[in-house]
Amino acid sequence: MTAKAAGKTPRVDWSWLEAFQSVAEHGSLSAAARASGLSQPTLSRHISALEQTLGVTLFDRTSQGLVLAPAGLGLVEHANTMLSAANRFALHAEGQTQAIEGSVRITASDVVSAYLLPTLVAKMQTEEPRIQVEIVSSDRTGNLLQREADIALRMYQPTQQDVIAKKLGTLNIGLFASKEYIAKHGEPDTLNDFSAHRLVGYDTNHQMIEGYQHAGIRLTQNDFNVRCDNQIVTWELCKAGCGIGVMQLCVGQACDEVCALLQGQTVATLPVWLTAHAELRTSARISRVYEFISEHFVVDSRD
Amino acid sequence: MTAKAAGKTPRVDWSWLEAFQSVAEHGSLSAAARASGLSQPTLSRHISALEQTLGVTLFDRTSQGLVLAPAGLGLVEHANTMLSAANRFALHAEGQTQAIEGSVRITASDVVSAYLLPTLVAKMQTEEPRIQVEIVSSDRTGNLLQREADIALRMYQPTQQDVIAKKLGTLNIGLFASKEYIAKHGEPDTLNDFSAHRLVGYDTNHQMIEGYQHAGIRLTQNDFNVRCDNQIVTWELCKAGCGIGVMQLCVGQACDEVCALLQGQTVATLPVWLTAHAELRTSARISRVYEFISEHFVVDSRD
DNA sequence: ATCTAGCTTTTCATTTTTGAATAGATCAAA
DNA sequence: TTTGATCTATTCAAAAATGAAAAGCTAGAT
Repeated sequence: MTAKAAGKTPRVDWSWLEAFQSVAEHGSLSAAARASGLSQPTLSRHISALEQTLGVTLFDRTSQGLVLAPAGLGLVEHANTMLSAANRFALHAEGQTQAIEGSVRITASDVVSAYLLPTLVAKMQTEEPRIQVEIVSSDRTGNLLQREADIALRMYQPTQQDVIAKKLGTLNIGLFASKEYIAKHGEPDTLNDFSAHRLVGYDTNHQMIEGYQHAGIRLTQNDFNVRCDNQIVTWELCKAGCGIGVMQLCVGQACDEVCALLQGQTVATLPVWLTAHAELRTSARISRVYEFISEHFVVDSRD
Repeated sequence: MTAKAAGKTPRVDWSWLEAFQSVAEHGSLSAAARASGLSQPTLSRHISALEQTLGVTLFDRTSQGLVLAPAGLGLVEHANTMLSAANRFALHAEGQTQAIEGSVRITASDVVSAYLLPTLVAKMQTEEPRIQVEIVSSDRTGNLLQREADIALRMYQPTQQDVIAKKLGTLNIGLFASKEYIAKHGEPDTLNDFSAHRLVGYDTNHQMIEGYQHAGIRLTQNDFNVRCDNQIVTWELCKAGCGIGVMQLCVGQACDEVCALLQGQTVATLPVWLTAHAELRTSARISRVYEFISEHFVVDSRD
């Protein structure tokens, strides 16, 4: 008894194609399951159903996942086309929402999320109590298209197409050390003095190193005594006296435990971009949040 | 309690989008249900789920169906893109099938299906017993893309893109009348004599009228005494002595009850095109059937 | 005014699908 | 070799989706 009996061609459920796309992209049933919110057995069955219906082996099963079989190779292109269209569908639909209530997701860097957004969100809550805000704190480049967030605050000019973007201004970066640290190690007077000091910085994010370089300070990963890929933890380390750290001036200057070095000189600037998907501009509540952030986000200089 | 609660955005199931596309295209749940093989309630719920998840009214419910609401209007484009991609997916997948067994659907006109294909199919069955053949007898332009058939025999050059096509030759059309009719009414000698005779022909298909005109016979719908939109019934009417009818010469001449008029003169020719979707050429069994028809289909002249 | 035809939605018993848990398999590292 | 991590496929009880039938609704015809 063969899988594909004679007679009517069974229906191909689009859910199966969704499963195919996801598994093809993530490389395993488990990974796809984690990403899609379905369970691994479910995806397994969807793939099986698709294979049986089409009478083709789509994936080769290995012990570390499912890899596309020759027959499936040419199909991924069409599945991706479907995914893209589905994304556009969802975006366009979201844009149609006229309800002012509901939640809006904002993504921003850890520091912005922790030190700049809270007061802004609090202010917004009083003006727009029906809008719920969800902050996706992440330094990685969240893909707006994949709807990780509705609105993104970025420290660089967005390259993605289909997004609208607006430069809110720039944030000035300064150097800080805790009072305790300065009392013990003294304060560097010029940029060249830094090599004798302890630095606290990032593990992974190279942007900051480039920032230092731009300010005339040549550094490598090794010049950082304590490294951590979480910017907030880094800042707390700095406050605790572990060394010299970088921070947005407006944040650092509001902090009692630390002093700005070099007389609060700006050693680097970061542009601040507000971005959202173009389709979303017609959504009442997202548009409202967009405008609100645009007006109330505090930057060192608007331009 | 609003439908869309705060927190996580619920997943949009691609099945819902499939339902959306189908309902948007067919104009009602019932029609979409008939077309898709699902039931009305199921589609109704899919649409509802989609609307609830998106928080948008996609359709306005009327007593004669669902019409796209303003918010849904812009979405149909993306849904259609998905459908198109899904169709391509299925076609490409079908092309990957290397199994020689399975069924192949051939669509052709009523006459070709009834009088020309049977012997051909019988011959093919002896050579390829594992291939099951399904004949979709229909005069309307079956859309290959929608998989009404895998292979189509057409009486005109196909315009659809993405199909491969091959002209098999031409079929000559002649005029026939039953012996009984001729005994009673005599046989017309020239083309101009026809106005005094009874004609049997189509109700809807204007192609035939144009065919007559091309042969120098000017006719209108009213010149046909007996009309029927089924070509086979028309031919049976002709054989029963109701009047003069048209038929492929090779078919009419094999028929004892009738005589060819005008000494078997060809009054029109029809091209015969064999077509299939390009993706399907790589499917072993469809390719086999394609070649078989190409070699064995009997036409009056190959060119 | 009533009736009919066609549509959607609701109800409810049934079937199907789902996911947690489990078993089995493979690879990498200790 | 053994252990541990990571994968897929299977099992089975629970949850969800499904379709037949019924109810409700509207437009158009009688």
